[in-house]
Amino acid sequence: MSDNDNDREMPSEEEREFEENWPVFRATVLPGMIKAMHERSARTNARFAALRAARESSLQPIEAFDTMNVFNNEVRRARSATTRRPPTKLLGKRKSPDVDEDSEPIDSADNHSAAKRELHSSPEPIDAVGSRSGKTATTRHSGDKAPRGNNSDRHAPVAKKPKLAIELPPASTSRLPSAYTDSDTEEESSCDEAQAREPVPRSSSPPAEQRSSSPIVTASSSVTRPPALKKGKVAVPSSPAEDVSTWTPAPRRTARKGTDLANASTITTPGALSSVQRAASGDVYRKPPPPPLGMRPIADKGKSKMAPLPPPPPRPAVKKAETAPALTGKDKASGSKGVKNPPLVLPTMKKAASTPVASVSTSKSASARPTAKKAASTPATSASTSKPAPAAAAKKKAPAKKNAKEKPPRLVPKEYARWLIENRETKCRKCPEKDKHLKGKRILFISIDFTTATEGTRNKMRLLLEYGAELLPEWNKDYQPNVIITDCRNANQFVEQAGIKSLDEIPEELPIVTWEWTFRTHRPHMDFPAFDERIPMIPGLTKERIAELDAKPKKTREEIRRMLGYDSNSSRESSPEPDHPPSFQFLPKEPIKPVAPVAPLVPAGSDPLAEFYEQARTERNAEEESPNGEGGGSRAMVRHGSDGKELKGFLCDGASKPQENCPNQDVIDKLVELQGLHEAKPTEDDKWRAFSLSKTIRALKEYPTRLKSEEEAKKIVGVGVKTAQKIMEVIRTGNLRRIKHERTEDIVVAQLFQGIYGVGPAKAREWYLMGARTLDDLREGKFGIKLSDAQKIGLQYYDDINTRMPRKEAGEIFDAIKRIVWRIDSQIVIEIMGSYRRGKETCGDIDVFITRPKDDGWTHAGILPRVFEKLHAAGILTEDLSMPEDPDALECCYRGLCVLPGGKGVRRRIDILAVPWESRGAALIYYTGDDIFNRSLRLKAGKMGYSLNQRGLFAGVVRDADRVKTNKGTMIAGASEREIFEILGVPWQEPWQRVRN
DNA sequence: GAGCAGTTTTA
DNA sequence: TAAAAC
DNA sequence: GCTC
Ligand SMILES: O=c1ccn([C@H]2C[C@H](O)[C@@H](COP(=O)(O)OP(=O)(O)OP(=O)(O)O)O2)c(=O)[nH]1
Ligand SMILES: [Mg+2]
Repeated sequence: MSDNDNDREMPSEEEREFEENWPVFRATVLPGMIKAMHERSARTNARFAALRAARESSLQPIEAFDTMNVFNNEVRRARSATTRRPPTKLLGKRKSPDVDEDSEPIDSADNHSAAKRELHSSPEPIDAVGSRSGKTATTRHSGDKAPRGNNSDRHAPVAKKPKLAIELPPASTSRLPSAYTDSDTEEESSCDEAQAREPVPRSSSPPAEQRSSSPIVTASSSVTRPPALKKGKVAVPSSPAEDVSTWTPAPRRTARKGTDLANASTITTPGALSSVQRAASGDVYRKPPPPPLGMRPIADKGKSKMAPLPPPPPRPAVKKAETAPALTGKDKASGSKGVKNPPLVLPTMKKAASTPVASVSTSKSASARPTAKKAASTPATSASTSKPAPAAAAKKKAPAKKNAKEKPPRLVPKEYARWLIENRETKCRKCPEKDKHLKGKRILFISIDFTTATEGTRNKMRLLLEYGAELLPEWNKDYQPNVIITDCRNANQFVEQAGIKSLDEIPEELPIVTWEWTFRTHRPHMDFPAFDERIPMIPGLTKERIAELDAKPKKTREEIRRMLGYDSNSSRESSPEPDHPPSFQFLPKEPIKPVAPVAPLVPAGSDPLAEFYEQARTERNAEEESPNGEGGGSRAMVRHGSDGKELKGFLCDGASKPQENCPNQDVIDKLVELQGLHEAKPTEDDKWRAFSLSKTIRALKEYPTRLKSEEEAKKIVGVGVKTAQKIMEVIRTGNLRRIKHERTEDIVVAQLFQGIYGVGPAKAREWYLMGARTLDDLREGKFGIKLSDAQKIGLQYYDDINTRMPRKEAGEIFDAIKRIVWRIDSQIVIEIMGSYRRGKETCGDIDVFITRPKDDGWTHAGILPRVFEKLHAAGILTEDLSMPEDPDALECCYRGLCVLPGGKGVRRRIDILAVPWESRGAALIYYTGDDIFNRSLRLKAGKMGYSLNQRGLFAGVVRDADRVKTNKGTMIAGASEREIFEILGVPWQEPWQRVRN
């Protein structure tokens, strides 16, 4: 960090005004916050240890891909080329007309080719205005050179997902944050806002090892993408120097338009850029630089994309809102009222001030902000780091002079601190008592200065004193500091600068935060940890919670989670919080376990208890189970449809049970094969035939005995005459002639093409008719075939995308994401959903759910762009497939590819869904799935006269003849999963009991 | 013969 | 608006 | 392709 931070004026008018509104907060909450931080730190460390220990034990996924369909071979053959992944990945190329470059991946071994290809890519027009148009950038990881395997072992993605033979509840898999190990990843990327704001060198040089260790984190990646890119586009390398394989902090490659690119190249230096440079340059590209703060006050939610407003009480007028942002960061102050205290004006401040006069504007303030940021950061760069104080001072502009009337003595930081303390009467500006929000705090500031205290350091120390803190010159536990503020961004650097032997010398409960902390005490949920080793991991710590914690300091982390409404499973009675409806529950930290008998972890057919299970199942079927035929059952249920008819037998009505052996497995296999063929066909009719078959397949999986006749089969709900005949044909002959009839070349090819993300039956058919038969045909652009951006990526990572990942990996990637998100806002509620939440041992993708309680006056609106930026910078997100239409909206969804930090670089699909707090329950239901369960639930809701979607349960929805909504209806539930289940008369089911597929 | 879930993003 | 995806 |  550098001067920019410090360069801060005394509070502007707005700030003052704001501060006055919150005197209580300062006086009461801050202390609690510090205390809480202490506690959290301690707990966190313990937890890390536990996590590490637990890491080893993870279950091996037992997944049996069933039927190697006949197509697999063909498919495999056809796409053989695809598999190899270029050592360095380059992602899609953007709109480059020359489609051919795609071929690149083929030469797996050749890094250069990849690099070359990158060069080819042509720049794309950017749309300056909106982030909307941004293009996707891609990043690569330097690390993964190894061409991973080949397809041989993989399954053809043929029709959709390969099915598992067994879906079992996770045994003892534990999800742990693997990432903890290396600071690297986050180090680089995890900088929280502080860093974003101050592109200063986090360290003059990140420890070399860091780089090497985590390739993904490379600087290149961090710089690479402009924040608000749009999707699908691929990164475009700009110059040979960019060859990613070498770890150069690549010049930023962005998908951005030509102009940007041009700038980029000029700006960046091929060689090793200092982190400062990288950061700074990054800002250059930022079209609309992300707002300093991620959140927006609820009030503004609608329009002003501005920044955050101070919480609750005074509902600031629009205007105020704008100024607010400034508050958050130093920049703000400058922007709005830079003029204020001439005497204190710091250099940085100035710049900021100059910037956006516009800051005052309303809704558009967003734009202003970025500018401001940029201004601030850029300059900072120059002044920042190492330069000896004098030099720095010299550089400073006028303001500096002003302040530094007399040059401050050249002293090492701690000596300067002593000197400043002694001369505070003359060197420090008088600050109104009310502004001394650091009063009573003993603060130690550890700079990154190599020699004498730089101007930045001097200013920070001075400000600490001005704000009432008791400045401590050096580390000495006897001084009993309350908090340590540092510009260091990794433990090693900190240890060195603090003159200690190891971080262990600092009590775990003593917070080590960034400078940002100083001016953001009005945002209690922000922790501002300086580096990973001391990251508090407890989200949702609000003022109220802090108070509770103070009352009962001994709470364990788990207890706290529970209090916060994160309670794991069914037993969540403990959280009566109004905002946390009883049914609002998130994932258990521990792997989900099936209630009853744990599914056998042995391959189907070898379970010694199979008979027992079967018996049990049969009994259940007979006694308490209604024929879940989806509305057609005969059992008497209490629920009635909107028309008064009884409703029953919905698939969603009963909890699923662990899958066992099926007496009719051979039949199932054939029907599944036929289903896949129908799904690949383009007509609606085929779609519904497939749908119908899925019902039969599901029923057969549950059917306890070997079917003996068409009549018997027909008794199954969903099985009609035709299907019954098919069933018996398989049973009698072992074959299903219809399959051969359907399995024509066009369909097989369509299945192959549909394995490409973004390609469905229609597009596959279209391409087939155009003459394409193999993936290579598509790669080469034969027959004039054009792929969309997402399809290009889908084709490039064909195998990766069609391969399910181990549950453990999904958990690790998610943990890495979670940590980054919590740094942006620790109040964010983030969970991993989909098949992971249902306990599956393998996951087709990672489904991330994000929301945020608004009880503190803030929402998560606006943070997604920042989240994407950070995740890209961290090397986790690698390609974007589709971006939210309005990233600043409370509800939006993102789709892309990601990799496990430090992993092999295998691309994984990831979806991120953000929803408003009030919709969390409905969104949890939706995102937990499975899809069939959802459809069933929605079907039932519809039959009852309601409409269920990811936002809530609605009554009074009116649709016209074409089923188009005429009236939105009224939301009658949405915040609680349980409430929705209750209203629909569906017994509560844990995530793992919602498996219908 | 109508309905089979309901929605978002892309082109 | 249709296609694809969740 | 099945159900109402
Ligand atoms: O057509 C669909 C597809 C998905 N979903 C919901 C349920 C599903 O659980 C969730 C996530 O979708 P995804 O495609 O990721 O499915 P999954 O259940 O997570 O399985 P997988 O392991 O294949 O990702 O979205 C639906 O409601 N309808
Ligand atoms: Mg999923």
